[in-house]
Formats: sequence, C-alpha cells, structure tokens
Amino acid sequence: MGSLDRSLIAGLSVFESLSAADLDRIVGQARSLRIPRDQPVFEQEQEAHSFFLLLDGHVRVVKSTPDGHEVTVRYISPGELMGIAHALGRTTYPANAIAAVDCVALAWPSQLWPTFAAEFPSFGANTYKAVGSRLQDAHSRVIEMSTEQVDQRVAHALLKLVKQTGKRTEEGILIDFPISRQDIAEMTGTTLHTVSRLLSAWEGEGLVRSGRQKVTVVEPHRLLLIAEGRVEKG
Amino acid sequence: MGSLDRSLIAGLSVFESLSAADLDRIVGQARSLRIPRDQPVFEQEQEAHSFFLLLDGHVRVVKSTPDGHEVTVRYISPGELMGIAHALGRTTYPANAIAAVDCVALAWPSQLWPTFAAEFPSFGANTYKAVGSRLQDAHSRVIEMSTEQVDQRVAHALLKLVKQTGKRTEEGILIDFPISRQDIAEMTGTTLHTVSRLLSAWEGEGLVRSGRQKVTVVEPHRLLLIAEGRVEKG
DNA sequence: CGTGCATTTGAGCTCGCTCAACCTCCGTGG
DNA sequence: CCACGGAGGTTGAGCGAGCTCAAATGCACG
Repeated sequence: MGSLDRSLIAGLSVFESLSAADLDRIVGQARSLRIPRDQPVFEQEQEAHSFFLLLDGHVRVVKSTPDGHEVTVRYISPGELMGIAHALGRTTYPANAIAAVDCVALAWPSQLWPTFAAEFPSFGANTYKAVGSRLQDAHSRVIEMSTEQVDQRVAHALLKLVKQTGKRTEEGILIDFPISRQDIAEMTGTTLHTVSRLLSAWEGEGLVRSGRQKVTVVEPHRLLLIAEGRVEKG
Repeated sequence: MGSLDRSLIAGLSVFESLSAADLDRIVGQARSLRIPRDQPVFEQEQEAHSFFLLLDGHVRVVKSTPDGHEVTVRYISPGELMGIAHALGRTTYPANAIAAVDCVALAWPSQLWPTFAAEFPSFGANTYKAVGSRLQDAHSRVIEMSTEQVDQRVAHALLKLVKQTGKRTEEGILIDFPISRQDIAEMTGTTLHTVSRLLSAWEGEGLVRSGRQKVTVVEPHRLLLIAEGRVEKG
C-alpha cells in the first residue's frame, strides 16, 4: 500500500505539468500489478473495469476474430496508457492484452476516468492525443496492407519495433523483448513461413541477425530501402 | 449571412442537448459552403484552417501515398464532422476530402475548436467518441485486410455503404451516390478489374444489380454470407 | 536427455494481379 | 440529329507472390 509513490508517474507525458499533490492523489487511487510473461492484462469483450498505465515491460495487444485468426494491433511500451475503453466510448475491452515479458502496471477503476479527465486537463488532452495518434497509426496500417508487398510490411514492422523498443548492442539494434516469427506474421498479415523465409534471406545479406524469439536489426538503413520498395528482391 | 439558422444543426448528435442560444452562437460563427461534385473540401498536408460539418451530400476521404496509390479511408455522411485535424493533435489535414456529389457544409475556423470543446461539453464528448469509433473502424479494416479474401472485403464494403447510405428501391437497396469500380477497389485494397469480375459474378447470381457508377444490393443476406466467408465461391 | 515449441526449408498450387483488348454509355459539338 | 471522344466497365490470358501442406532440424527447459 504505502509502497506506491508519485515518483512512479512523475515525468510521464500523460501526467505532465501536474502538481505533487495531484500526482499523490492520482497514485493514491491506483493499485499496482505484476503481470507474468504470457499472462493477460485484460481480455477482449471483458467488462472494462479498469484502465492501466504500463510502468515496465511490454504488452502485446491482439484482436481475435471469430474464425480463429489473431491480429496484433500494437505493442505498448512503458509510460503508455492501455485499456482506456471509456475514452473510446466502450464498456468492454476491444482486444486482448498479453504481457510479452514480466510487466509492472498501475490500474485504476474505470469510473475514475471521467473524473481524471475533468480535473486534470493535461491528462484528458494527452489521452485524446494518444487516441488520435493511434487512429493515424491504424490508418497507416490500412494503407500499408492495401499497397505494399509482404516484404515491405515486414520491414516496416521491424523498423517500427526497433524505433519503439530498440536497444543498442554490439551486433546492431535488438528488439528488446521475445518476439517470434508468428508474432511478426500477426503484425503484418502474413504467415510465419513467409516471415521466416524473409528473415533468413535478410540474414544472408547481413541486414539482420535473428534467433529463437530474437531479432536484431544490423542495417536499419538498408531495411528502410526495402520497406519503401526502393530495392529489387534478390 | 442571415440565411444560416440554428435549425440546420439542431437535432444532430454532435450538438445534442444544447440550448437554442448556444446553437445560435455556434451557427453564428460558421460560414456555409457548397462544394460541387468531384471538388475537394480540403486537401492532404494542407494547413488545417477549418473544420467542417457536412449538412448534405457525401464526401469521400482518400489518402494518397508517395508512390501514387490512393486508399479510401471512409465516406462521410450528413451530420458528421470532418477535417477535425485538431482533435487528432495535427495542424494539417491527414487526407483529401472529395465531394462524391454536390455537397453543402458548414465550416468553422480551426481555432474555435478548443473553445467549442470546452464550452459545450457534449460537443467535445461527441467528437472524441467519433474519433474513438473511427479508431475502431480502422482496426476492423486492418483485421479485414489481414484475414479476409478479396471477395469478403468487397462484400463487407458494399454492406457498410448500404448500411450507411442505402436507399430502398424496388430493385433492392441502392448506394445513394455515384460509385465506380475503381472507388470500391480503393476501399478494399484490390483492383478495379477484380471488383468488376466480382460484381459481374454476383449480378449473375442475382445478389446485386449494378451499372455505371451505380450499385444496388438485391440480397443483403446472401452478400453477408459471402462477407463472412460462409459460402464457397461458384 | 527427452519433450515440445520455434524455426527452417521444400514443393506445389491458387488467388488475384498485370497486361491487353474491347465494349458501352453519355455528353458534346458540328 | 448524329458522329465522336472519353470515361467507365468487361473480359480473357498468363503469371507470380505468397499461401498451404509437409517434413525435418534445432534449441531450451525440465
């Protein structure tokens, strides 16, 4: 109980320019959760009882279709809100959220959401801005799916992950959580087989290095050329 | 000038539960526009000087890619806001908006947007709800593109248009504005050739009737079976 | 050291795209 | 009134990106 501290959320853009007292009030109403790897934070169609702020780890947001397909909508990074169904005018969660690694998050009861938005304008403004930028992401995604080849989409997805969670290593930039060929396939609307073939080919050309649930981008620039379709396939 | 009247916007969900005085104030700051068929309401990358409320007609929202592809994002119906770049945290329009037929719209300077949102809570709430539902639409679109065959996507697109703008006729339900094979292709990420073949086949089976820039859905129920992939192709 | 998941790789096929030609409708101007 | 031009639509032939099906290999953890 006493372990929650305003320092957890100070400096996050969602809560920027709030006083220490406000931060205390906000944190005071949160409960903290540890979510072990591969466990759900919340599930599609569930009553949206809480909204969350990811403090540490990475969460994969996945939509399941009635016929058993899974489509990965996005990955959540530390500092981002998730499960804000109420900001979308929903009462149930629109997707499954699965911890990609062991995670730490804060949770607030959903009914606090309107209060926070009203009392802390920067909170409301920030979350709406987040919704707006997710809308734009989704539109880019539609455009990619409509106009690009599979290799371009996979290249784009890797670059996006690298930008979001990349960690500099001696080999190149590592995507900083376990990610399988299947996961990449679900982000790009293809099959794990095709992803595997592409990564093998790119590994052969020295663009990436990859292993079991691990991808390192060695030459982001050349990968970008592929993403933009400015290179013929060998 | 004196021709603008609160009755234009009374009863629209965006302005619901506002007093006559508030409506007058809102309308008083608007200018009205007629947009002839095939003319732009606003254009991608342009400075977002205004936001709009469509009063009559239909507007096609299209994103152009650097390499010359066009992807139709959505169709706007009367009563909907458009060009609300500021609600997405942008200063430029994210897409082109083209009048599908002769249109009538109201326009307000973008800088009024924050004022409206603050002073008329239902206005702010409604537009954010609209953004939320567009986000969900965009996600459905991504999922369709990832998991469905072309015939399913085209069937879904027709059903969506029929639901949004369908007009009962003796032959079936008519999509109430001129729409070409090319337009449908841009909504579904395929080519006009494939759309043409599908419509021809469906016409042969009595599912639809179509002509130059005109589509009538005769049997929505059977089209839904195709959309949901519960039927084999003949 | 075995069991299961992740990955790789091959072979073959098919959906939907490309390329190409032609048709049809409608508006316009002579 | 009719010829013509152009945009929208149709249809065929062929091809190829990427999927499906199938089998084998490798890695990690108990």
